[in-house]
Amino acid sequence: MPEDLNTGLLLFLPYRAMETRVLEELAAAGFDDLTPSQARVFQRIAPGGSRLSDLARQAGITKQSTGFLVDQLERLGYVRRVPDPDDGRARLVQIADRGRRGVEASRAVVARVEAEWEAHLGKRRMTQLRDILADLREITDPWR
Amino acid sequence: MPEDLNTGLLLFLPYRAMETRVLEELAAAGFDDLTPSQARVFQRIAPGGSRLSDLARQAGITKQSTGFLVDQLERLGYVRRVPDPDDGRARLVQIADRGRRGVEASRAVVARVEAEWEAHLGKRRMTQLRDILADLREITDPWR
DNA sequence: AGAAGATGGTAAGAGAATCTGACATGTTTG
DNA sequence: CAAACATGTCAGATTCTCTTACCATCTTCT
Repeated sequence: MPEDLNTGLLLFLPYRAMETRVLEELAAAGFDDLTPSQARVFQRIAPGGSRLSDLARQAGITKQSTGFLVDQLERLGYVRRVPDPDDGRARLVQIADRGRRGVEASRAVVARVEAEWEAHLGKRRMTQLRDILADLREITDPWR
Repeated sequence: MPEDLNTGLLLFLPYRAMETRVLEELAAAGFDDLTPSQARVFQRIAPGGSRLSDLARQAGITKQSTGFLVDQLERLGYVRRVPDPDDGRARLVQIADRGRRGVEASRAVVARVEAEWEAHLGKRRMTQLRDILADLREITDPWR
């Protein structure tokens, strides 16, 4: 079949492959209580912690849904909430101990998958891919 | 912030942007009864029709979930089900009239968004992006 | 041909994820 | 200060997805 897939779908396939691999290998490493939705929120927490609204915007879901998922992550020990020193209304969602270990484990999986992709594409094209995507981000990331 | 996003997230951002744009502009054009989940299944129907199981595999969800969404698409007039002449067990999900018009409308939106991307990236890098993604598909598409 | 297994699809019920609307509280701005 | 805005929560409904179980048909093997 002559390939004429739209670029959106073409982007989706490797994205989904990466997500699946990370979740699978994380589960095998003992982090088997994470759901895809929880992970999608979790992965966006900034080093010093993030506000709920920011996480919601980045994940593209409502604050309510985000709160629902953060509650679960908190109960599972992946994150904690602390008051935001700069804003009395806000709280910061920070990565807790179990979360920290999860981040390390997932970083390893991501590196492995990226290495596989690079082995298939070649170093040069893998770099091109990342460059182009980073550039595209400027007009497709509603967040930053 | 130094940009070190993992490639999965970098892929996700433009994918999501494309999906959002298509759904928004489709809604504005009168196709306001489509949900994202329905659209994700619908967009994978092959020209001559597809089997439910194939759609399920491609979308990465169960046959039951797919059936649930196809039921809705059928009720909304986007698809119809006909017996598969080659297999008495199977039925083909085919695009119906309203679906056909939706396909045309969405094709136009996709073309517009791709043009915007190309204007930002330049023709050369847009082509490179598509080439690389098509290549990456060989090891990340569980379907074909 | 007949049995065993694989494949296509549906049914029922439960759980997860998401949304809308309303609200309390704190912050920023005119 | 008052008005507008932002942060987060609560309550309730809806949508989406999964698991388990099942039936019908097709394919393969003996």
